[in-house]
Amino acid sequence: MRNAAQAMSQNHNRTLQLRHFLAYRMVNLARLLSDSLSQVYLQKFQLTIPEWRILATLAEHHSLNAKQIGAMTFMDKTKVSRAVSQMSDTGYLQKIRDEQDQRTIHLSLSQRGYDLYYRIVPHILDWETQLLDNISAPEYRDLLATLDKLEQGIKKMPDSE
Amino acid sequence: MRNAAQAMSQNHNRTLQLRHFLAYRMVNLARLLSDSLSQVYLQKFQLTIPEWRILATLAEHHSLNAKQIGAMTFMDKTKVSRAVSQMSDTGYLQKIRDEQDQRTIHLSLSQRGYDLYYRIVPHILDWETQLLDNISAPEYRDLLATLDKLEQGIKKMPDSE
DNA sequence: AGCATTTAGTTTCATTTGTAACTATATTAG
DNA sequence: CTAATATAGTTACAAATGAAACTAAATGCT
Repeated sequence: MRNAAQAMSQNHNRTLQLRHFLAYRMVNLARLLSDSLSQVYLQKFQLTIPEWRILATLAEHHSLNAKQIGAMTFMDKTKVSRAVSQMSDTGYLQKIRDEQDQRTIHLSLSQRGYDLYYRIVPHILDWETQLLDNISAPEYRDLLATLDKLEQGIKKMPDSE
Repeated sequence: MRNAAQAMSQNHNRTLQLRHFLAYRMVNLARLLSDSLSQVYLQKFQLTIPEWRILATLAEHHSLNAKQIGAMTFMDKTKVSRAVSQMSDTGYLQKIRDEQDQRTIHLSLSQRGYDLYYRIVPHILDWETQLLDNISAPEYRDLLATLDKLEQGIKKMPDSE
């Protein structure tokens, strides 16, 4: 038995059981995580999930344009555009047009944006602490490693057949 | 170092790094999985994701009402209602009103529904085989176990503070 | 029995989302 | 140099979604 795929086809004998189907499990869990996190902490800061993603991404990378943010956060460019526009109105970020290329706009957090970020982060970390309390340190390490492999793998899969 | 949470707070020293943040990673990966699976196989069978979930759930459980399906698939009752209605129109399922309780409707797949299901399943399993080819059998086993623990854990977390 | 409450499921309405069209700027090829 | 093409970002439109109101049936309470 070489890999998980072979284990699967033996175990399941080519039948599908939804509750053991990895994609189904991951999607459901991701939804629970996302809902829990956003409902508990983000709602009270009046931030949507796309806005939070942009806030956190800009806090880590200082300055990015909309396209880069989209690529890093797996968000559609219209979603990024709308969230950026909202955050600009609220004063959480600044736009600076590139001198060389007038099409691109460099985005960075304002002081107000950084302040918000640093107010939210402790709540996020507390939430994660609670979550990770359910698994051991090696389990956590292995989990991230496995997620990495799956992410690499899926990106290599054909889009159609 | 007792658990993953303690490991985390040591490693990260109370700063957040999105690319090592579990919820973020899970949500992104789940999206990749969901998109890949639905784009590759479900689109060609003219099924939406909610419809596929209902199809698979009914195939496994024979007969359920809308509320049960919603609970099992983590879908909103309006989403279930609309997908069921669509599938009924397309002839993939039958509705039988309960004799004792006229409010509830027992849903089950028609022959056409089962036929569709059994045509789709091999594609889904092939897709999963490809995916799982990236990890070993023990890795797969551990992953499912860890997902279980996280799922149990998140359900015990407070909704607000 | 009769009225209030709960429950299964549907529909309405407002919000979110993605696709496609669009604007404006930059690059490439002839 | 100019015309065609590509790219960053926005906007318009249509589809998907969820919250809340609603319908109809069942249950609980007095």
